Amino acid sequence: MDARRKAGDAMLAIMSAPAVINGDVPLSDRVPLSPDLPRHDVEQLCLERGLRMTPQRHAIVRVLSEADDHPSVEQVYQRALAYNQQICLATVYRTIRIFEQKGILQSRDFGTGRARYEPLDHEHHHLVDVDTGDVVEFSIAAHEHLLRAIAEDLGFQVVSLRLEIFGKRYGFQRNSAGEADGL
Amino acid sequence: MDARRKAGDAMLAIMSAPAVINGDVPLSDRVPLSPDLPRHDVEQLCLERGLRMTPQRHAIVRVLSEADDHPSVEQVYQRALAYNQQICLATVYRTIRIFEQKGILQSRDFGTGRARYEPLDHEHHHLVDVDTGDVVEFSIAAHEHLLRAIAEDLGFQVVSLRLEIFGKRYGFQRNSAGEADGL
DNA sequence: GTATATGCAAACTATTTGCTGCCAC
DNA sequence: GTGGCAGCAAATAGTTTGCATATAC
Repeated sequence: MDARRKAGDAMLAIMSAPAVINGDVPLSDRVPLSPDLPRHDVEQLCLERGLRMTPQRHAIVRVLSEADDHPSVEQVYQRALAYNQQICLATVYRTIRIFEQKGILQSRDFGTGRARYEPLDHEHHHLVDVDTGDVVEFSIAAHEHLLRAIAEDLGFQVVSLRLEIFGKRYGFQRNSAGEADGL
Repeated sequence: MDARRKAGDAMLAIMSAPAVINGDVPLSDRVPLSPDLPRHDVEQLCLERGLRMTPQRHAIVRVLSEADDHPSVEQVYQRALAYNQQICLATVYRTIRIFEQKGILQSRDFGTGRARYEPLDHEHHHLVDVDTGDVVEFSIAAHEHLLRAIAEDLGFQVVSLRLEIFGKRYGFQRNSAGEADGL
């Protein structure tokens, strides 16, 4: 999640493969996002926000901490099962919803119909390859300041940002079997 | 949809109330978005893209053209009924999906669990009030050039952009009945 | 001890699909 | 004429909820 490199002159930081941002939580339950949110790990955040750490939540937190993709609820469930058999899908849904409300997680919709999640411990955006579904994370510091300024102008305090670019790789084509063929 | 004004020094153009962007279409079916997309009206776009103009589609197109909010599928259906009783929800779903694939519409997820739609005839972004669900449209020309440059750097042609700011109005509070109280 | 969490199964909501007949081009 | 489009109803996918029990603090 943290392998960065420069690309072009846009202060661009590439971060990881496939990602999600703030989703379908009752909007006003969301916790405002501090521009300088400290980098607690997920479990510590849970404790700070008064959540009970059950074995199920340990498993879910571990899955989320270890994930460098952006798992769907179903994927979180499947992975959590490896750490704890005593867990059911409803619990994963409930837990994830609570995590979102507490500002621990963000959900994202990448156009697949399924919500996907990632820890809310750093702010970044997504470039989605429309042909393969691959997601590249990036961040642009200057850009975020601009957006905060815009919100301020309009009388709003920023709670969260969501920026996605959907694009086609130059030179991409599908082969006869419909599989992705890079250039 | 076109009442613009300046706000601050951010080259900001405020456009309308409540809005959605590119949604759950099989990603690779989306048509690349030209930076200089001409302002055809929706029906003309349909014809250009080889779609048959049935009475049902006339009704749907009319609803979409007239809407200055960002209706859900259900809302499009209800409004279209006023123009044509011979229409069913499945048709609205099918039509909207085709419109998305043809690059005529974009879908947006504002965190309510329901997709919402708007014509894709101008590019703009959304500031969502997390307390009330209100949506303000805005656009930032400089910003879009920046994002296109980023995508180019990474070897991608931009198909569509999605930018949402979720924010809280300064001074907003709920009254005892849970209704919104402006400052 | 008690408020919170959990499992299970049923309920819900939004969306998609199979099929048969129709109509825009 | 014919391929795309429509209606209808049934199916599906993802997510939520009621309720009785268990457990973290």
